[in-house]
Formats: sequence, structure tokens, C-alpha cells
Amino acid sequence: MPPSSPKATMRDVSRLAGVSKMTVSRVLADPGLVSKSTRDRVMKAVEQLSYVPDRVAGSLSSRRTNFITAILPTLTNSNFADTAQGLAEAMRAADYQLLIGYTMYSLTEEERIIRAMLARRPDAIVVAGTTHTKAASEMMLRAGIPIVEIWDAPEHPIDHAVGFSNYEVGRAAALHLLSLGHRRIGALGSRVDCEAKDLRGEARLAGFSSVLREAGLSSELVIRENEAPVSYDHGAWTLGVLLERAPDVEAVFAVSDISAVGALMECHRRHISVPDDLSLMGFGDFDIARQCVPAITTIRIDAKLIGKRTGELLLSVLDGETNLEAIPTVPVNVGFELISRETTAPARTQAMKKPRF
Amino acid sequence: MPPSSPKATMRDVSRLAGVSKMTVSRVLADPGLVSKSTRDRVMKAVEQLSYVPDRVAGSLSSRRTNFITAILPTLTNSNFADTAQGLAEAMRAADYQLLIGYTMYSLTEEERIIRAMLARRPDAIVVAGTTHTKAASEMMLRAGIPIVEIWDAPEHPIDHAVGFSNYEVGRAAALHLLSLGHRRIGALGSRVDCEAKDLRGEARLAGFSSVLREAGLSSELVIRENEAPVSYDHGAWTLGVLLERAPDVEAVFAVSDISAVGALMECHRRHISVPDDLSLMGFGDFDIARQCVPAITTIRIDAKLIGKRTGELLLSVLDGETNLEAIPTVPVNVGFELISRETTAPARTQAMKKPRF
DNA sequence: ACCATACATGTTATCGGTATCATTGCAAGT
DNA sequence: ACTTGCAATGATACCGATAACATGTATGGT
Repeated sequence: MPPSSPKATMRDVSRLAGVSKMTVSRVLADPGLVSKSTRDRVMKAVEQLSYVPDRVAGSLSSRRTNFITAILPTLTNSNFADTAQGLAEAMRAADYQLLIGYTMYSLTEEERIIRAMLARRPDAIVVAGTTHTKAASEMMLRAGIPIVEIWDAPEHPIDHAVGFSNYEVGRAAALHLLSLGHRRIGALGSRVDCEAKDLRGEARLAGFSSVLREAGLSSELVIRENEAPVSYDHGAWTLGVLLERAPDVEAVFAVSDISAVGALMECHRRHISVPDDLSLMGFGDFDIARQCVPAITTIRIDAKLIGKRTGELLLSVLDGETNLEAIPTVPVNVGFELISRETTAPARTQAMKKPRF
Repeated sequence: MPPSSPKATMRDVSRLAGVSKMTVSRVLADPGLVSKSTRDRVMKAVEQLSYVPDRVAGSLSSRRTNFITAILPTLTNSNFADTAQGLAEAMRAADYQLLIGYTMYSLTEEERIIRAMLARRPDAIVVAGTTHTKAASEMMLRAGIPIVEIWDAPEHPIDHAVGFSNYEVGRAAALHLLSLGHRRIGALGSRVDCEAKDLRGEARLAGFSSVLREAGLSSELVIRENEAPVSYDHGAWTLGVLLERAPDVEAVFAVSDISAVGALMECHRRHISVPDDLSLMGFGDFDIARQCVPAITTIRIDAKLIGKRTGELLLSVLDGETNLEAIPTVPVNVGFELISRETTAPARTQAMKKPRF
């Protein structure tokens, strides 16, 4: 076996084993179809030539690529990385390969990526979010493959959906802070009037604001600064903005734990005691939120589970055993859970407050 | 244009435009080759049919998939996610698509993934690390495509390499702590006698230990606990192990900032003052290390740059303009940089120490 | 014996593009 | 006017697998 000879093809294997190409194909795809003796002969030839089948050719012929495209805002956010990993693991057993694309939170970039991805003829599309450009939605529909929108709970999914309601997450956060007796309540998010926008974070802010309004509070302390994605710096910076606008703010919700951690560290630097002077909560249940001192109150969503559920859903749709029409198009809701830790505490009466300087 | 008709092929486009398939192919691949009038006609037909070319067929025919496989331990580590993103961005302009695989720090898993990936006929392989199973190395060599080993500086790369010396990183860390006057010095790493092992982290520990030995110090405080990957919990836990073994330890190097942060938080919980009671440093310059209070001394490597450089290298190799033999196979070293922040401080004399209880 | 049946294998025709070479027409060089 | 050369396009042959159907050979029921 010469080291750099042109790669062996199925034809070469078949000749060496003294069978037809088709038999080789069967041995590799479904060994049970071939008698043990020929099978052994074929496998020996495969080894001798160190043959690696060409899935490109196979895909063209079978019209199945075993590719799943996953379109996410970024992999730099550990939550999305978890989802990708969960999805990849769920699909791996069935030999599916993930094609990952980053949109950088831009819808036009998303459209570009979807176009490029569809040329690879994936067997399904997984896309974060429920808002897409018109062209992007049309392309996905026209592709004639299963589509799963994840990380939100759309009222009218294009096809399938796996996620949770970001709006309700925002509401839960506000209700929690209200229930602790706080009245001067703010939030930290990013701007949505630029190319890169975190629409799911915005949905959380919207839910948050709705509760404030219902409680008769103003939502003027809901801060939107900087472009997505949020970062530790974002949290530190926007907390500063908030404190300038309202030095007497009592409680803050950050759209992401990353922001919350940044805000917490900023509090440490400014010698603002959390939760004594300020209650703080985040979203996402990132590892760091649990490890921080004090540990950050957050809303947990199981990002990996979103990937896993999506994978399971896709496998059942793609295996096609079950009647396609029989599979529910009802969005899968993985839910969320508020985890109260050390950064939120009941409001103190005015008298208890020590002056902040 | 019926919404769910079978997808249009190049043949359909050519008929509608009244030209041959080949002309359509040219319009899409290199428009300059076709006269403006035909080009316009073809483009109109493409739009009308909302034709999306089939890259599977194209790849089979042209023997170029425009796939690059990137094999990394995990995407959950933001350093590797950065590298992936840097690589993806560098290759995107040339229309390459990344095929990402996770090994979970297991070499046998790496082999499995390499085999599966090669069936997709990538145009190049990028793989983290320089240690592979024999079979894996052979497969990669036999594939006859460029191979780039990243994240380390091998003496004998299979083909190309882009990274830095983890061993030297470890040495730099130890030298830094020694230069501050510390003598009771420890390190936090993970075990290498299990399936999932962080070999690059181990290289850092090896470099670290070598300096300790040269300084006449024992390396018994170099702790290896838990399986890779390290985590905040890992740092917190192993710091506990270290303190039990040596309550008088003065300085600690963690193989990752993630571990270092975990250790720092554990110090907070135990009311150990950093850096007064204990100097602490990490590796990787993760965002969180900079944001922590106190900010963590670390060794910065530019993970995204590794991806970018790898991409640039590959583009020059793959474009084949330049003579293949002319491209240097000398490993690209992106270097590293020690960033001294607030968690490391000079050793105090015995008298200054307050008792730890 | 005879035919139905299942099992093991082979044959042929694609899948949807691109590489390569062939053809045509026309402007420029001599 | 005649080659030469280039620009624009077409015809044909693959790329390397799988689907679908065809064939041949044992097996068994009656």
C-alpha cells in the first residue's frame, strides 16, 4: 500500500475482493445483507487498501447528506456552545454531522449563512431565534427539510420549535424582585437599533418591563447600551450608566449572567455591597454565576437540553418511520427555573440604608 | 414557482435561459467568462427558479469540498471557541466551511472523529494537539491534504503547526512565582491516567515542575486531580486538596484561568486573602480572569489569533498559487505573554505572616 | 418433481455538477 | 485575404457512490 497513491475507491476494493461494487456498498451500509464469507473478504480488502468511503459521492447518490446545519449567534457564549454540544451528541449516534454557522447576532448575516448552508443540502436546519428576514424564511421553507427554531417559544413556528419563553423569563425576574419588596428596579440589556441585536435578550427585557408597568412602576431604568453580544465589560459599564441615572436603584436584572457577573465585579470595585446595597440577578445559570462570591441569583435554562431535545425531535422526524404528519408541530417547551442565591435579598426600609458615597 | 416542487437543478436553469449547463456553471463560478447579455439572462432564470446550486454534486465533480475539519477538545472552553471562530472567519472569505468535531480530550475519540471526517473529503485538517494515536496519524497522512496541528509547538509536526510552547508557558509561570520570592509553590492540573486527558495542560505542568526542580524545590505540590476538562469546580476542589497537603503554600499556578477563578472563589469562601496570604495565577487570559476582583495574573495566549493564522496558512497552501514546496513547514509560533495583575505579590517574610486558621 | 420464496449477488442508470476539449465567430496582425 | 488568437459557448465524459431492478441459487412445501 503506497503511502501517497491516489485514494482507493469502492471499485478498487471490489476488484481486490472479487465482488461487485454493490456488494462492497452493502457490506459497509448493512453487513447483514451479505454472507459472512464475502463480508470477511470485503472487509479484508477494505483494510488492505485502508479504504475510506467517499460520503460526498454517497450523499449525491442517496440524496441524504447526514448534515444538520445549526445556525447560532456565536459559539463564544457558553450557553450556545452547550446547545451545539447537546445537539451534536444527540445526532452523533445516527451519524449526523453538524454544520455550524455564526450569525454574530445579525439577521442579514443569518440570511447569508442560510443561503450558503442550503447549498450543502443539509437534511435539516436548526436555527436560533424566531425572527428572520423574509428571504431567509422563504429559503428555509422552500428547502423542503425539517426546520427547528430554538431558544425561544414562537407563537407561529415555521415548522418545529424547541425552547422557552424569553418574555416569561423577564416577567419571572421582575416578579422575583418585586416580591422582595424592591421598587426602584432596573435592568441591563443591549441596544436593538443596530446590526447586531440580541432579540431574545430584548424579549426578556420586554417581559420584565411589562411586569414593572403592571405594578405601576416606571421602566425608565431598563438600560439598553452597547451592541450584542453582552460581555463582562457590558455589565460593568451599564451598571455604571444605571447608577448615574439612579443612584438609589435597589435591584437589577441583567439579561445575561455574563453581564450580571460584570456588574457584580463593578460593585466590588465601587464598594457597593451585594445584596445589602443592591440586589442583582442574571439569566442563563452560567457556571461562573454559581461560583461567584456572592453566588448570583439567576434563571436557569438547560441549554444543553435544548440541543438534546432538538436532536431527538429531528431523529424522529428524519427516520421517517413514523408518519410525518403524526409528529406534533407543537413547540417543545423546556421551561426555566429561578434559582435564588446570594445576590438578591429583601428590600430594607429606608432607615436601614446606609448612605452610599 | 410552486413552493414545494422538486428543487431546480442547473439543467432547469439552463433550459429556461436557453443556454447550456456549462454556461450556467460559468456564470455562477466565474461570471467574467460569460458575456453580459447571457449572464443577465442566466441570473434572471436563477432568480425565477430560486435556484440554489448543489455543492455536493459540485464537490464530487471538482474534487474540492471547501470543507476544513477542525478537531478540538471541546467548544465549551471559550479559548477553543475563539480559535474556531478565528479560523472560521479567516476561511469564510474564501468560502470554506468548518466541520467541527469534539474529542472531549480523548485520543481514541479523536481517532474515531478523524475517520468519520475524512469520509467527508475535507480540503484540510486542523487538529488541536500534537499527540495522536498511531492510526489517527496514519490516516491523516494518507489523506494527502494539508494538516495543521495547533495549540502546541511540536518538534516534529506531521505537516504544519500553529501554536506556542505549553512547556515554556509552564516555565514562565514558575519563574514568575520564584521571582516574587515564593518557595512553597504548588500547581493545579488534571489527571492524565484516564481516558480524557488534557495533554497541553500537562505540558504546562511539566514545564512548571522543571523550573521548580532546577531551583532545588520539590514538585510534590503539583496537584493532578479529576479528569479533563478543568472547571471552576476543579479549581475550587483542587485548591482544597492542596491546602490540606500544604497549609503553608505560598503561591499557586492553575493550568487554566477557569481553574484559577474557581480557586480564587474558594479562597474568598475560606477567607484566604489573595494575594496577601496566597499568590495565584492562571493561564489563558479568559475574560473572567481580567474581570475578577482581584484581577487574576495570567499568561495570555491569543486563541483567536491561532485560528486566524491557521486560516491564513491554509489559504496560502490551498490556493496553490505558490509552489507547495516553497511554503515553510516551520511551526508558526504565536507566542504568549505573562500579564501580572492583582493576584500575585512578593513573598512576605515569615514574621509578617498572620496565622491561617 | 415443481413452483414459490428468500437470500445473495450483479447490472444499469442515475445523482447534479465541473473539467476538458471542441467549436464558432470575429477583430487584429501582416 | 489569410492566418492567428482570443472570447464565448457547447458537447461529452466523468467524479464515486447508491437505488432499483434483475439474476441466479438453495430451500422447502405439497
